[in-house]
Amino acid sequence: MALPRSIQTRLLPCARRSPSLGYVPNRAARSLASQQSHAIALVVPEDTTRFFGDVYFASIVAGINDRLEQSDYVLTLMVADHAPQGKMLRYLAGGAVDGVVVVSHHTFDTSLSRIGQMLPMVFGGRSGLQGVDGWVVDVDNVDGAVTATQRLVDRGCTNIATISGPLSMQSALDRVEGWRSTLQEAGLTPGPVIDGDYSVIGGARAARELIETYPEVDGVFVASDLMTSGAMPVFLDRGYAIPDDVKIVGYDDSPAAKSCEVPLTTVRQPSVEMGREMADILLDVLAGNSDRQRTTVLPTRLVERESA
Amino acid sequence: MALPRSIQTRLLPCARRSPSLGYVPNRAARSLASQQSHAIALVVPEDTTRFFGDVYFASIVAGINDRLEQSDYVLTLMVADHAPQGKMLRYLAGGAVDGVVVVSHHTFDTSLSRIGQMLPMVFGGRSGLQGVDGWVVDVDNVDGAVTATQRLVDRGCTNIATISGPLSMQSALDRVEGWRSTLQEAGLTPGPVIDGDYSVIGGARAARELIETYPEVDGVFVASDLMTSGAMPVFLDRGYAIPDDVKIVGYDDSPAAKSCEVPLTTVRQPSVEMGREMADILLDVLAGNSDRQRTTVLPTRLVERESA
DNA sequence: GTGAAAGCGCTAACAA
DNA sequence: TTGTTAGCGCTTTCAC
Repeated sequence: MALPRSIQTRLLPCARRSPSLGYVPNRAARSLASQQSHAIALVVPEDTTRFFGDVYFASIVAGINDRLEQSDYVLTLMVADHAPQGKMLRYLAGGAVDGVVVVSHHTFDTSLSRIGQMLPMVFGGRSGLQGVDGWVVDVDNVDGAVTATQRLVDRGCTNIATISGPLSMQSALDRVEGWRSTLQEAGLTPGPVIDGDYSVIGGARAARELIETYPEVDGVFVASDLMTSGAMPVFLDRGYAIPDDVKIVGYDDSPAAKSCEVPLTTVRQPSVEMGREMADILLDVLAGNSDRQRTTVLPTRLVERESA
Repeated sequence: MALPRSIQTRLLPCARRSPSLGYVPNRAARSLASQQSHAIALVVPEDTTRFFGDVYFASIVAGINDRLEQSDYVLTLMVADHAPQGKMLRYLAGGAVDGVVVVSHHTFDTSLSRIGQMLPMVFGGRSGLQGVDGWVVDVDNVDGAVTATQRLVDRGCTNIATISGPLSMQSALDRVEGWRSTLQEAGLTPGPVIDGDYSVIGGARAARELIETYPEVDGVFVASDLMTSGAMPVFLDRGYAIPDDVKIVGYDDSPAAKSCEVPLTTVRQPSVEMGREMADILLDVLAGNSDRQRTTVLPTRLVERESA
């Protein structure tokens, strides 16, 4: 019987040892034999426009890449329109990656729970997903919203509304909760909560609705800076001076915060650091230290500029 | 001899047939046996900031995803700081993907040439890479620049400069060439060429340098809209009225073009369509039709707004 | 140490 | 049609 196994395997063991000679091992074979792929996936259940439109994601990717550079894992980015579909789930479940980082998860999306049972999974932001014992890296959204809202209260606002993220996201719910509790604490009646979808367009739409339904508004907690980029021009157009007539506090401290018409007072969250931390946890877990702390909460802080 | 092969393989052929029951084939094994991975990579040799900052990439990804949705290939995004390094090259060369799409390639980067000899490769924009017979989807950058520059000439500008992309990119060189040839054709002396690095910051810096060295400028072809976002405020700050004192034509027709202080006259290039076309070619080649036309050139057209 | 061989879970070719 | 089996190119174990 002639050459039962690959010629390369049998005859060129020296070439295999010498990567300098240009030998590259076959990934599928290596992966099949060793049961690991040395790749991790970042899954973002958002459409491309949202993914590219929000610098939050850029920071997360930068942080993950930064940490991964010192490892021999590669990062594959998977942008899934809302819930990952069959093809992508099979990709993840089929062993193409050793672990998964999920950001921007919507509570109604349960498609990832099966994956979470097969692979280590780290969430950026609490997921509200049941039955998956993954890891979570988050900021204290409630606390951040309290800080933001307290600033408005301290500045003398009494008619305080909020433009929130989509209520299918835990972070959005938490920020609304922080806003509401601060107002109750202060003895103020909460104004409207309007969903601005964490987007520029949504922020503008929400601002318009807010002015229609609650013209006496004198303070707004806008739950992301991107929404502020949409909302602020609307207030200015309608003749509200900022911060004189209405005060605004944002969330993220993204580049948009500095380049607004009125520089934005906002809650800074350490996005790059979050990415780095998520990658760090995943790498650690993949190396066998599955006793990593389940939840990591990073601090936020108020960045004071002119809008409030 | 007991159970020589996988129990699953031998005993559960029915389960394997029934994906509805939750069976997911092992990707490494399938890939090893069939010699294909059913994945393609989009390689972007840029840092994360650039990748996320330029909507051009968002459009490309959207186009590719759009086309891939009707296939059973998945897209993995690889953002490589400038030249892809060892880890990523081994990933690509090791058979993790069946084909590669490259955008934003710099002429000095030869790291991909070996990959291009192993896998089908489609470039977004001419690469200037030797020895790789890949496919190219491009717009006619020279022609686009001619259109833009001709607009400035027609509007009566006589001191016409250009803010270019990095001259390590073929698209930047082509646009400079189109600009220069139009001016020569018109009997005008070309003004300075200043590299604005295809970025907002770079555009602002270039505008400052331009005003220093060539204050008589009355027309600028800015080779990307992103650079215009940086350049336009500088002109306005320095007291140049647009379009009265200086006329500006951009390139891309990105969202930035509409939201500039002065709505931007710009050369529209069909980025989403380019992504779709690149994916289409790659899929076609992977299906065995390697006789696809090597170069596809998509049309540009001038979008007239107020800046020129 | 160095070398042979088993087997990872599939696909594809072939036999029944 | 259906069932069997030889690889795919690695890693790992085990014998030398």
